[in-house]
Amino acid sequence: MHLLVFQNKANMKYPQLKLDNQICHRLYMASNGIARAYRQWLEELELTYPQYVVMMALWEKDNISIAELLEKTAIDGGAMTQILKKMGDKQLLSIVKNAQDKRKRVVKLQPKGVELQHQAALIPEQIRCRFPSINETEAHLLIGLLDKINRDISLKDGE
Amino acid sequence: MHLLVFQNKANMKYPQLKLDNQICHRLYMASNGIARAYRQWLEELELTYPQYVVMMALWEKDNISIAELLEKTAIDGGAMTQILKKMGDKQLLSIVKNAQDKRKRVVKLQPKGVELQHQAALIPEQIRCRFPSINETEAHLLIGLLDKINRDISLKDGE
DNA sequence: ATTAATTAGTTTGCACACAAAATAATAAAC
DNA sequence: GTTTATTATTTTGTGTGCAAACTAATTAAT
Repeated sequence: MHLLVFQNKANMKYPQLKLDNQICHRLYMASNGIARAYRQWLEELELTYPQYVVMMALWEKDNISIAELLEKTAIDGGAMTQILKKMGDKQLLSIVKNAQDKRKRVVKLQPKGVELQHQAALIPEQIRCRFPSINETEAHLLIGLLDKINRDISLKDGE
Repeated sequence: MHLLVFQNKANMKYPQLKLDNQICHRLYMASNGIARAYRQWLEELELTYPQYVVMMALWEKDNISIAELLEKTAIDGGAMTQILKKMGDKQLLSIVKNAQDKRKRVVKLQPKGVELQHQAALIPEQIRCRFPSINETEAHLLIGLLDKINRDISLKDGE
């Protein structure tokens, strides 16, 4: 009798539906949680997390088309339009029409956007120290696993 | 000269700002990507991913307070109110006032919600096979790392 | 060359995540 | 016992993710 109760708990009808067995739910919590951690630092720069991702992409490579920005950041196209508009309003960047192909628009950092990099450079270590349980080896391990996840998930869908 | 150009590329001004060095951006892509993968299966059940998480929590333990549901699912409180309202409208669950403490409300599965579990039970393996690159050992490894991340991130903030 | 198909980007409508403020009920302090 | 603080939940306003529909410009097909 006691055993049955025990078994029931560990061995529910559909163990694959237990929250404790879900990788996706863990990713969901981690993604939201880390974005929340960034928020306190990013609000000093008046950036949201996706806006910060756009800035990182541009600091790496300026003067790129919106399509290239979408690919590097994995931000939704519909959202990107509004994000770029807001960042343009803040003078962080400008959006220039391509003369050759008038469908294309090229995103260009403005001085304010370039300067912001110095402040932003202090953020990663602030975030890093929120993860005392993860050593460098584990961090690289995690990166490798997430790259596999992201490669797999972008097939079928994109290939 | 060539070496300098080379170095510049690998060794940019602030390497900590390179997208390729960001764990958070990988989590962001993975979380969005997997939720997108669930979507095609969940739309047959007329559930969104967060609603599915609520259902998993309730299938595991029914008749719990909203507070307990919030803790188990890590869904935002404000969003939960609307999510539960919609799921209540669909007859998946009902929200009952607690007579002892009128602030509390208890969530209770309805027959429709109980039955949905059979269909939902087929989803996890459909999702699992989207990740051929990840073997069982790696899946457990990933779970362990994400648990560390989630434990760390919920300190300072919650503790 | 005109039609048809494709590509680049925007718009729309819905669902969430979030912080902050509001509401209401209970518990604590005095 | 009334004020005060705390707890449980909801509401509000902004930003984003998403699918689908849309617009405009380019390219392909005939």
